[in-house]
Amino acid sequence: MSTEPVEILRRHLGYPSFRPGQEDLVRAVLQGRDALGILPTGGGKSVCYQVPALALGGLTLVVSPLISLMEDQVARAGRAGLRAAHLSAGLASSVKRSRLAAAGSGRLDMLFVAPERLEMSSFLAALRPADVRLLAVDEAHCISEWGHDFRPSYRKIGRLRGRLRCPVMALTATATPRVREDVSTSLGLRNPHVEVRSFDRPNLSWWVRQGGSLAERVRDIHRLLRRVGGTTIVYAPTRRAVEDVRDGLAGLGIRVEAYHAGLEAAERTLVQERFMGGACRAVVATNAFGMGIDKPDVRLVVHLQLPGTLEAYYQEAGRAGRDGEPAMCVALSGPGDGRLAAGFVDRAQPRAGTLRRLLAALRAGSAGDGVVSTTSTQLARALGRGSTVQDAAAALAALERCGGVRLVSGRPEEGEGTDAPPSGFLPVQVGVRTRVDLSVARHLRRAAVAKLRAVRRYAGTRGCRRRALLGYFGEQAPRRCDGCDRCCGQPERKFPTAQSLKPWIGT
DNA sequence: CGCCTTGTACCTAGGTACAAGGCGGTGCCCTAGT
Repeated sequence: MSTEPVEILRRHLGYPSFRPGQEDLVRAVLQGRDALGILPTGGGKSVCYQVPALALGGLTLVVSPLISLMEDQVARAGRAGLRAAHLSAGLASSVKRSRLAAAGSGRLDMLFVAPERLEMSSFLAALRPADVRLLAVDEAHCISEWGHDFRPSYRKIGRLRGRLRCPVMALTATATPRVREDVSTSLGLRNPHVEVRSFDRPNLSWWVRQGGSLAERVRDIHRLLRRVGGTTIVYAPTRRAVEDVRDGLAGLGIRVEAYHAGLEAAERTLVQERFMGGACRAVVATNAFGMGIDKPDVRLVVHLQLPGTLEAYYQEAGRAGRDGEPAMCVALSGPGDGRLAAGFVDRAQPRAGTLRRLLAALRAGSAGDGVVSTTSTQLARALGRGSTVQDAAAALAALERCGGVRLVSGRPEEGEGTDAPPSGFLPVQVGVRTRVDLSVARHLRRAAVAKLRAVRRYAGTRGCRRRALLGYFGEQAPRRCDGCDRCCGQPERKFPTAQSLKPWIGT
């Protein structure tokens, strides 16, 4: 078999040629180099590891954030003639065992796993006999976005480097220069080949409108839905807001589906299937309606308010117009922008003062060996008035990131959401260092606050919206475009009319 | 950060008024004992 990448691409994947950036990324890992690819939506990221998987032989290990994504990728790889499988918690243990055995004995070309699995010693042991020739990290922005708090396993993927001795390829669609740097450092990439393609989506038109009360915003959305045909996604910040908007639109005579992580799995699947199949006009959703939602003909994405980061906004709004046809992204803006995110920043990235208080309390309670036995309730009390066990757990995690403490046993409750309210009594044993450098925590907090400010800047910009967005991702753009409310000279309260929408919604 | 629920005080026995503080958004992981 020819190992010429383009031959593999044609013969196995059925594409006539590579898209921009793909071939250089593939060649880099074939030469044993690390690679970092920032390819826009629809830029064909899976090709970037499918071709090496075919060319390199052995096993390609792919880290993916969601089981649904793994399943999609396994199906795609299968169509390309690759022997691919995924491992996840829901599988029967016999299935897991046999897939691991297949991976270990060369009967599998690709194995998809969540980053959490890489921390399981049983998994690593089972993987030892495997001939891993490529480690691919899909949706690598998760390392920055989730790794610092929500899914810490993301920041431990880099540890696999030493064990595997194979090139690492990281891929994502959205990353600012800072996030690229963070991903690269966290994974321990060595002199990687970096491929950054343009972020611009010329077929998307960007609007920010001044939003009023919830009822007014629902009326605005209603108006937009009536003016713009095709499928719509409405993003709302909370589950409650999702249902309020759904009910509000129903009251105005438009039936739409609601989607958030508080719904039963079966319900979520149903809504997603109806959406994908074109059976519903619009879905109102939280950010749970996210990665893996890839419907080509979404014509409109509306935000009830701007989310906490422009990365999130660009990703969510970017689900419009994947078919390349004109589509609109409208954000209703106001004082509520990013408020939810601001609250989470305060908890997940505490102030240095808070961390010092916690550290002092831990030191006071520590025995000679520097180990403290405590509970999250006690820690919350030590943080002072108004602090919850969730705050305490988050602050402890932040200290852990600074290397100031080490969890010896137990893990404070982090609030499992609806089904299991935290008891706060789970005992934890914490090893406390004598000298602690809080600069990591300071840095993370500053970065998070800067992201919030960037959202406000975007909302208030007097210049071209497209330029502002692209600039945020480190890309130059002309001063003006033909596809945003600023460049079209639309006053803030005026909504896109049928006339102004014409070039964007076609006929 | 700020909404919304809960708790306490109030002056009169069930409303109102206000203060405190919990909570909000994403998903992996198969424990241990039914």
